[in-house]
Amino acid sequence: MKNRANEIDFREVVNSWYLQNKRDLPWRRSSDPYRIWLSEIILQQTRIDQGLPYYLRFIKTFPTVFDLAEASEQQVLKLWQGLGYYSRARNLHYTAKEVAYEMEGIFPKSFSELKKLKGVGEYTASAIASICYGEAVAVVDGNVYRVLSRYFGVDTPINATEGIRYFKELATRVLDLEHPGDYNQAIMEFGAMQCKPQLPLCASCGLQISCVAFQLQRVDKLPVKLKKNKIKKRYFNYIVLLDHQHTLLQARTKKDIWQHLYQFPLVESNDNLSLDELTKKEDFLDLISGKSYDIRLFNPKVSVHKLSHQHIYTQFWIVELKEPIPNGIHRKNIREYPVPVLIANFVKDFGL
DNA sequence: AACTCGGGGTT
DNA sequence: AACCCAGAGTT
Repeated sequence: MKNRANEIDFREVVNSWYLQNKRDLPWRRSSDPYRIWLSEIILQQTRIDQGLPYYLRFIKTFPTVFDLAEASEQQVLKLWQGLGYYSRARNLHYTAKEVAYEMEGIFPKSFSELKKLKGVGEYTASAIASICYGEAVAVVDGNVYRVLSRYFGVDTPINATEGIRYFKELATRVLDLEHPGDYNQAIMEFGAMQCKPQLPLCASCGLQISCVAFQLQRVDKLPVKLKKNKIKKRYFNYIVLLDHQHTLLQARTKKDIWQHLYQFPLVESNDNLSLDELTKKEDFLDLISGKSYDIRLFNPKVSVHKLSHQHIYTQFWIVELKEPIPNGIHRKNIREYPVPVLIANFVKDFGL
């Protein structure tokens, strides 16, 4: 059973810590739901340092929800390139069009209506509703899980149904009903800067005395998270077709990573391939379809692109054709296409 | 309820 | 190498 006095103490310490330590971030200078929504989508599973330049570019390119709605999906994905979790960008664009064309550019004004928007879940709906409209709904993100689990000494796993429900209730209990928007940002900022995942600043923490995890020396054990699945290895052979001025890009359409981004024609295999093995593959032969070509391996040292759940071993094969590439694109236009970082790095290194 | 979706920062 | 990040959608 939790101590009511501790909960009040917790709230006040967090609020006063925030007044002293909060960063001056651009979306904190506004309560425009478009800007708050945009910032929250960009920051899903993304550190502020990584998302901030994207936010600035999006606001500059698309000052209003109408500007974003009128853009092409490819333009939105291109601006999103490098941020990852690309379905966020597609949902962002979808919702911009919905708000612009079906809601007259006005965002919904309650948690429950906001949550109906594509790409807006529990967390994001709570954030927008509390920050923009003062609705008393608690956010629960990775920071909140960490701060609450440590301070109240809760070892229920945060990524299973029971823990998700428990921490939502706890977060709601300690929410500052007078200033929910500022308080929500305060507890997240506190988690990001003070109660950090590793090497938290307990020595200078105003909550140290009443922090259960600190008193029990369990800070480094909380929060508890159930095991992650292991990393899958994949082997990609990208076929970089070249004629005088062109190359070939293809969209990724399968339900897989990088859906709707572009790449060179891909031959995926179960292991690294030699030149002989590659040139016997059906996918490769279909692509070449009897044309004469010169081929060389761009990176004899296989590059490894590491994603959260996949390690992708990649070889780039440069294939020069004497005749024009069917459906090829001008090399100079390659920058118009949204591509994974793996491809962008190659384009840069190769000098395409 | 478990899986999937990126890329980068911190130890 | 392991863990995490202002999570959401799908199966």
